[in-house]
Formats: sequence, structure tokens, C-alpha cells
Amino acid sequence: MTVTQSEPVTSGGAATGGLPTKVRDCGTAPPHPRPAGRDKYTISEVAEHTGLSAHTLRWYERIGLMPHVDRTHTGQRRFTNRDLDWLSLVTKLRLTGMPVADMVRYAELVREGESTFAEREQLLTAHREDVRQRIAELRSTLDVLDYKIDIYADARRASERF
Amino acid sequence: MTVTQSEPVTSGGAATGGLPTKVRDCGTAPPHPRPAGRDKYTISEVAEHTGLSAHTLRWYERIGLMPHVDRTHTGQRRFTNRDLDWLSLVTKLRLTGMPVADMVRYAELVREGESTFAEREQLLTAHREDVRQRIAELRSTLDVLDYKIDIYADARRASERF
DNA sequence: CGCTTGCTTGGAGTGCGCTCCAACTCTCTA
DNA sequence: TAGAGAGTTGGAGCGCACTCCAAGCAAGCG
Repeated sequence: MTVTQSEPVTSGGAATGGLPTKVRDCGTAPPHPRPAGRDKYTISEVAEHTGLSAHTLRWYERIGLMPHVDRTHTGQRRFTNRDLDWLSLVTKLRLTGMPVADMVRYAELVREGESTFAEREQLLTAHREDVRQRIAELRSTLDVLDYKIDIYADARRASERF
Repeated sequence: MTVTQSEPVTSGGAATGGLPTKVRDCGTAPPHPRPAGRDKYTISEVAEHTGLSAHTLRWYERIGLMPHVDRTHTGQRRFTNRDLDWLSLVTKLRLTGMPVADMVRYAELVREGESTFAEREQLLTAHREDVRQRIAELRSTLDVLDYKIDIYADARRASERF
């Protein structure tokens, strides 16, 4: 098993966004299905696919949030399916409010190899707790919103009646 | 019914954070119970109570996010229980990601009186939709996190066994 | 060949939501 | 009456996560 740049196959599922169908399909189908049989994408293709801007993709690489992106002989980036997996994890973590610094830390740990499994687990567990709390928070706000919206709706219906 | 500064009593529940016990107590009890029988608080008392900084409270007032705060004869702010109600709504909306600009808009509508009930309802309904979507998003990330954490935990347990 | 299109870079700029500063006033206590 | 402590203001500054700019390079086309 290599400990630099690429993840060992046996832990690829944990290190990248790759999930078994059972888990990945529990929501809706992805809006941008990946073209089959390809493993090289330009930056604009990846931007299109992930919804991130090309600017952001370059920035992610600069700050160490990408595992290492291949280049053509002229220096252009060529992203692989593995990169897309990684980006799908990253965007999920971002959408759920993980700070970029934490994701960079996670990316570092992935680069360092198997010896960092424990710390990776900690990092994700902490974030999971965070996400759970935020769900609870959102839910309690939902109650408040329901209550207030009801009041306004009642007022509207009352005024429509006359 | 007045249409400036203070909300009509019949809609106070919708305009401020005030909720009937039934709704308010569906979660846990508030961490900072309000001292009974008081209706005048200094800015630092409110900061303590709400968890917002005094800076932020002044800033909220500057940008039009506060309904109008009373002053002593020397110009110091004296917040009322009604202000605390409003702030409790505002912090809830903030925590759930409503942009400050939208909250300012809502505050304006409240100041304009009953005629804006419909628009207030719309604004809150849109935000509710937002919150619902975010809950769904968070939940789907939770699945991913569970999956990855399991993998790391399995690896840890396997390595502990030898 | 010239033109367009798409990519490259370092570094500067932007928008949001605070957060803090400097200089001042007022009140209270010793 | 002096000093501490809490409040006031306009405006500057900050951290985050991008977002964009200018200048340049490489490939493809008429």
C-alpha cells in the first residue's frame, strides 16, 4: 500500500466520496451522471459536474484540499473519477458547514496514509455531532416558523372572508 | 392599533419571538431565564442573556434590525422584554442561515404594520422551505458520515484485535 | 498566419457578518 | 474630586470562502 498521493484501495471508500450503491442511492439520483468509461476531465468539465467554479477548484488545489491532480504535458489539469469522488465528499462536507481548514486537515490525513485512521475517525465523528446538533436546531426553528406562518395565514384568511 | 414601532397585541406573537407555552416548551428550557417583573435591561445584560455581543446588538440596531430601542435621558439603551422576544426570533433565524438582509427586510415589514402580513408570510414560508431543504441535506450527509466512520472504526477494531 | 477558445499563474478584490478602536460621556464610589 | 466602570458614536479592520483580474501559453481552425 502506498502512503502518498493515492489512497489504498481497501480504504478508498472511506477516503473518497465513493459509496456502495445501497448508501449512495438512498437519496435522489445525482443530477450530473458521470460519463461511463472516462477517467480524464478538464477543469471546466469538473466545474460543470460538481457545480463548483473553475476558480474554486484551482483554489481548493492551492490550499491543499485536493489529493494531487494530474497534468497534461502542457500543464493543464486532468481530473480523474477518483478526484470527482473526493470532490463529492468535499462538497457534502462544505454544504454541512465544515470549515475549509478542517477539510484541509482531513485531506492531509488522507495523504499521510493509514496511520491517521484514528484521527480521521475523530474528525468525522466531531463533525457528525455538529451536524446532528444543527439538525435539531433547524427543527426547533421549523416549529417557530410554522407557528408564525400559521398566524399570518389565519390573518389572511380572516381578511379574505370579509 | 398603532402601526409604528410597536406591534399590535393581537399579532405580537407573530411579530416577536413570543410563543405560547405549548410551542415554546417543545424543546429544552431556555438557558437564561428572564428575571420576572423586569422590563428594562442594559446592553450588557441583553448581551449576557442572548449570547450576542454588545457590539453586535448596536450593529443590529444601526442596520435596522431592531424595532426601536428605548433610551435613558442620557442616551443609554434600555431593552424591554419585547426586545428580548424579537432578539430570540432573530437569533433563531440567524442560526438557521437567514441572511441579515432578509431579516432587516422582515423588520421593516413589521414596522410598517398589518398591511405587510402577506409579505411577511411569504418571507417566512420561503425561509421554511430553505430550512427543510437544509435538514434533508444534513441528513443525507449524516448517512455518508456514518458510512465512513464505520469504516474507520472497523479498521481500528481490526488493528486492536492483533 | 492570425484569431478564438480554453487553460495557466500569483495576487488582488469582494461580500458577509461581525469585531474592534478611539475618543468621548455619564454615574457611582471612596 | 478623582478614578473606575459602563455606556455612547462613526468608522476601520478582520476572517472566511470564495471570485476575479491580467498576462501569458497552447491547440485548433480558415
